[in-house]
Amino acid sequence: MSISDKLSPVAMNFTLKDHTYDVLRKAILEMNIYQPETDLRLDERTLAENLAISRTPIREALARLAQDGLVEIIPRKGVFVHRKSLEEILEMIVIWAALESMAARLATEKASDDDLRALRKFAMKNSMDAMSAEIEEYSEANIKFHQYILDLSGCKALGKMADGLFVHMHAIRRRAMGESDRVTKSVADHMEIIEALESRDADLASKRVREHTMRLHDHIHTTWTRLDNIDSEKTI
Amino acid sequence: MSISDKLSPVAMNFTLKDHTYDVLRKAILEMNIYQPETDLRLDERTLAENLAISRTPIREALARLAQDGLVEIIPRKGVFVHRKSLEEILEMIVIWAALESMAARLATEKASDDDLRALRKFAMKNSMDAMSAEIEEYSEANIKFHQYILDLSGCKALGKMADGLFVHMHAIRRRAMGESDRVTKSVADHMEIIEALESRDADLASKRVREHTMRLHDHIHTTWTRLDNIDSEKTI
DNA sequence: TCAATACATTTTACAATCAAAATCATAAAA
DNA sequence: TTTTATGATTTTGATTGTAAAATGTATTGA
Repeated sequence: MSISDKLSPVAMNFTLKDHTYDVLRKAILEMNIYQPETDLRLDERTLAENLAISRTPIREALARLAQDGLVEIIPRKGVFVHRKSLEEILEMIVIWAALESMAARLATEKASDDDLRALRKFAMKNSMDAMSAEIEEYSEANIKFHQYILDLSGCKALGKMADGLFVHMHAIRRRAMGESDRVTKSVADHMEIIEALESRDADLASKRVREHTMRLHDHIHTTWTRLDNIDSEKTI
Repeated sequence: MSISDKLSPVAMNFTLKDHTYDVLRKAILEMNIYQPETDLRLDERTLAENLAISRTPIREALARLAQDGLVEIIPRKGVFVHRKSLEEILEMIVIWAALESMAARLATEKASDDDLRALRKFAMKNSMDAMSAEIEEYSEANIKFHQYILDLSGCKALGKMADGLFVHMHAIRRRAMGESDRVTKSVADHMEIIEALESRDADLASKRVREHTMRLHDHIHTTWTRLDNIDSEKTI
């Protein structure tokens, strides 16, 4: 046992570019985008000063963020965090429904009995929490449940792609939630989904998952258009 | 009618960054990635010389390409075009199936009768071509058909996400195709899909689309594992 | 007082340079 | 002859600087 064994492989895959990407990504998700008075502007020079690095790695990180739709970079104007329109949000939920519906279908084949038992246990625990805890907490657990199903599909890309969607959901949560009746309904839905998975009924499982998520879609659609304090016409 | 009407808004949204992104993207898609002796290395200095620009816009373009999985950039090693493993390809097709299946479902509601008539006309024309033309040509038309359905869903994000997948399909086509019996079967499938759409049967349409695409999935799965001249174990 | 033009400031897009790390080759020692 | 170590070369990562474009301001003229 020489000293070299103690020395970790030294994470030299670290780059400022990747680091700033993670930092900015997290920062954007944490800020409340939909508050009207929030400053959407990202000044690369200010960021460079705050992170105490040069502007180049920041530019590369911003390019990546723009690629997955978190920020919008307008040539010779600057980069702004992209405030999603209602239409975009609804479309994302549709895609989410499509992906998870397929995941549920696959899960009826791929998931072991133990997996499903673990899922049920997980859902039970969270449903208990949901009754007492606040909405915010519930929503977090809700996402976890769906990610669980995605994992059970055995299709890693499916989960990865859904994660890219869930990232955007984080900011939306703050606006979407507020009705407590949806919590209990959601818990019931989850149980029905689990039952369908356990009975290995691919069509039923995929149907229930799809309809569950599409209910969220319709809920947001009606709620937000009713309150319509959102700028849907903010396109270019 | 003054002269200012003649003057176009002057496309000053042009940036070297975006341009090189398009150029590199196209170049990668055109090269035959899966030929073993092809050079996967992208030297940013060489690229800078060839395009007669500096390295900075190239680096930003490469960062974007890495983000949508076309290239892989290894810190302090360089950037390489990403040769997809069989597993990754199969998973992409699963996602494709999920997305288009949902699109078909939505299309049964959103698409007008005229839309469906146009789709049928489009498919008929292409099926005729497919009989005589070579496989490559058919495959192009095949993708078009599927994109048509995605469009009919009215969900733009659905189409956009599928496009991101189809990009990867381009390179795969060269390997996947070769059996002419799949062409005729595919044409029959398309007709059945159109019939389901025309009868406004959401469940049936989505089912037929899903099964059609998953047949491609299974086909590639069996064919490629049989020939297994692919490095599935190429995961770090 | 209002409008238009010229000027100044700010900020992005790009380039050129510097520094560090990895690979390759050569030479020396066992 | 083989293996190891040291140096040279190559290539990426990051900093800094420069130029162009857009925005804001002020001044001048009607």
